[in-house]
Parts: sequence; structure tokens; C-alpha cells
Amino acid sequence: MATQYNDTDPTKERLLVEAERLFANKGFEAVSVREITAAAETNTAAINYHFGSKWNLYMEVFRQRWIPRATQNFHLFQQLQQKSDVTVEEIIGVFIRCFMDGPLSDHAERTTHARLIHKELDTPTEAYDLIVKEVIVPFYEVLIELVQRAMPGTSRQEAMFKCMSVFGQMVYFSHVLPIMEALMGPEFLDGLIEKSIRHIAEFSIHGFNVDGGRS
Amino acid sequence: MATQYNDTDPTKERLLVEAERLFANKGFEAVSVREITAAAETNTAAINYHFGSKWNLYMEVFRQRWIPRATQNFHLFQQLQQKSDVTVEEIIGVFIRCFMDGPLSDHAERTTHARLIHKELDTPTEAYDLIVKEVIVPFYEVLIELVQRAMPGTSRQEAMFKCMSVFGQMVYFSHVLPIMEALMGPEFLDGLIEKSIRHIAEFSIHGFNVDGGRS
DNA sequence: GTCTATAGCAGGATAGAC
DNA sequence: GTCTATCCTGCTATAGAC
Repeated sequence: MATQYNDTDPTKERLLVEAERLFANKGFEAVSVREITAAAETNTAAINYHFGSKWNLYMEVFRQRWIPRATQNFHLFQQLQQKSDVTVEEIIGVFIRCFMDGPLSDHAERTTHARLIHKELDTPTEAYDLIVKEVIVPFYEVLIELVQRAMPGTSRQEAMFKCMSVFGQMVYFSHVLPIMEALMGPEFLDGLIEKSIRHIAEFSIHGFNVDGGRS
Repeated sequence: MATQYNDTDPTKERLLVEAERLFANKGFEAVSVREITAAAETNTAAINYHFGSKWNLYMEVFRQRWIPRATQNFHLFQQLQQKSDVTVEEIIGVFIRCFMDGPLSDHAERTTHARLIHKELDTPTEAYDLIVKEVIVPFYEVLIELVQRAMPGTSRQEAMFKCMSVFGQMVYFSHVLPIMEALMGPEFLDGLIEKSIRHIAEFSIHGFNVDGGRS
């Protein structure tokens, strides 16, 4: 079912929206120009007119839609940076809220956003370089600094690893909801996202305290 | 650079090997029949002759190569099941060794194996249903039972979540080596896999003991 | 700017020689 | 079983009317 637009939506914007949805769900090669223009309710020449090529449209999806959406998530962390005392619990809480519960609370939009980057992580293209540089590296830099503030004495490498452990869980859990259903039965799906969030938070808080009880 | 074959390799086997490599690296749609047959050093009609269609070849890659390779990993866990006393440390150690260090120690083969399943996790097809049923669900069943044995009183759901936390880290870490390099500099790459393995083990062991210090 | 029509090419699949 | 030649469909991109 295609999204509904009012007549004031410019063609270019509709193309970006539908292209993002289709690229995320099926992958670049599996989507045809005809399919995108049909979903955007325009003619087959529109992509080449507005973007020059199918590939350029793909890149513009990242530049104009993916990166701005990802950047919104920074705000919560920048608030955290203002505070004088930061705890591991707070960092993990904000971390999880950002990706499972924040500006991406709309399920379809979060799925689209996640699927686009997952495909780039698995099979990197030109878009991957852009995202690593513009989003992922700055994001981890902020996180590493926060962790080092909350846990003085933590090395840069250790802080990075810990953040990646949290993020890795979130990425994986968003993939395996159908597997959880196969393992636990369909009635288990009620409140599954909330249960997953609580688990990841608990698991990670304990994981962070790796040096808490040592020497 | 294509793999070298001796003349006794039947055409069908060469097609499966090259198809797996290409599908894993570029995705089903991005690979052409002509590309696969060229890599397998045969003619363009060979795929339709031996497998009926390109899609059938894709499914056979999973049936004849991916699933048997994944099943090899079970053996280490089945050994663990024989033991009377099982600790969390042992489970996590075997878990990690299976996927970062076991029968998949050859880098190219591990990458191929991982990329195929990542694409299916992100954009499921008919192959996904097959894998969940034949490999993933039985695998988690064994793991859940082991965890419940090592930590009596753990619920089925909790055991599943904990295993998924470990696995999620491994999947993510295998994806983000280039990001680690961007964050830490190129010299950091030395021994990176070993460092990652040690980190995941430590983080997870502490994460597992979520109930250790409570109430 | 929008659209139709089509060029030009690459795709998967097949027929039939050997 | 292997191969060449070819069919036909679908693709991206473009030309040119409006």
C-alpha cells in the first residue's frame, strides 16, 4: 500500500520517500526505476530528471533523509554531555532509548532506517564511507568520551568495545524477533520490545562493570 | 581472483562454490548468471541445466553448502552437553570459538558464510525459513538447555535473551572492523580479532550474572 | 517540469548442434 | 553434459512533444 500524498508534495520529495522505503526493503539492485516512479505516482523519466541516475537517487536518500534522521539522535547525548555527573546506567538508558524508543518510535520508519544501514554494513558502497564519516565515527566519539567520564581510568579502546557491545545487541535483537517467536511461541510477542530493552539494559550494565570486581 | 580447481571438480560443484561466494559478496540480484558461469569456467547454460534456474541455485547453495557448514558447529556444543557440570564460562567460550575461531577459521569462508545469513536476516526469503527451521532454532534450543543447566532457576526466556546478547555482539563486531580502524587508527588492527573475542567473553560473562548480586 | 515513446543494452532462460 | 547462438523480457537512460 503506497503512502498517501497531498498535491503540494513536490515530485522530488515523493521520489525520495518511496525510494528509501523500497531500497531499504528490497535492496538497490532488486528495485527498478519503474517501481519507484510508480510508487511515487509519476513518470519513469522523473528519476533521471531530478537526480541524474538511479544511483544518485540512492545516495541522495542517505544525504537528505538517512543522515538527518540519524543526527537527531545526537541531541539526547549532547544533553548528557552537559551534565557534570554521568553514570553508566544513564548512558546505556539514553543509548537504548535512542534506537528502540526515540525519534524512531514509528515502527515502519525505524525498520526502514535500520535496513538501509544493515545493507551497507554487510555490503559497503560509497554510501557506507559517507555514513561512517558523517555519523558513526562522531557518534562513537561522543559515546567514548561519556563512558570515560562515567568510568574514569577506562581506556579509549575499552570504552569503544563496551559501546559496541551494547549497540551490537540492539542491532541483533531488532533482527531476530521472528526467531524469538519460533522459540517461544506467538503469545510471547506481547511486549517483546519492552522485554528486550530491559534485558539489554541489565545485561549491558553488568557487562560494563567488567573491572568493578577485579584486582 | 577466482579459486583454482583441478580437472576432477565436477561443473556442478564449481557452480555452487562460485555462486556462494558471489551471492554472499554482492547479493542475489546483483549477480548475473553470466558472472557465475564465467567464474566457474563453464558456459552460460550450465546453471539452468544443473539447477533449473538461478533462484534454485541460490537455494541449493544454502542446502548443500551453508547448512552443512553451520551444522559442523553443533559438534562442540554436543560435546558440552555430555559433561555433567557446565559453567557459563565454558558455554560462552565454546560459543565464541564456534563463530570466530572454529571450523570457520579461514577468513574468506567465514566472511562468505556470515554475509549470506546477514542478507537473509535483513531481507528474508524462502532460504530464511529453511535456515531458521533447520539451524537456528535447534541451535538455540541446545544453548538454552545448556544455560539452564549452568544457571539453575533461569527461565527459558531469560536464557534465550542471554544467548542472543552474546551472539549479537559477535555478529556486530564482525561488521565493524573498519569502523574500529577509523576510530583507533590503522595500527590498532593488529590482533583485533583476538582483542574483540576477549572483550566479548568478559562483557558477556558479567552480563550473564545479572541475577548474581541481586536480592 | 512533466510526460510518452523508445533507444540501447543486459538480464534469465532455452533450443539444438555436438 | 557441454556449448553456442538466440529469444524475449526487463532494465536504465534519453529524446523530444507538450
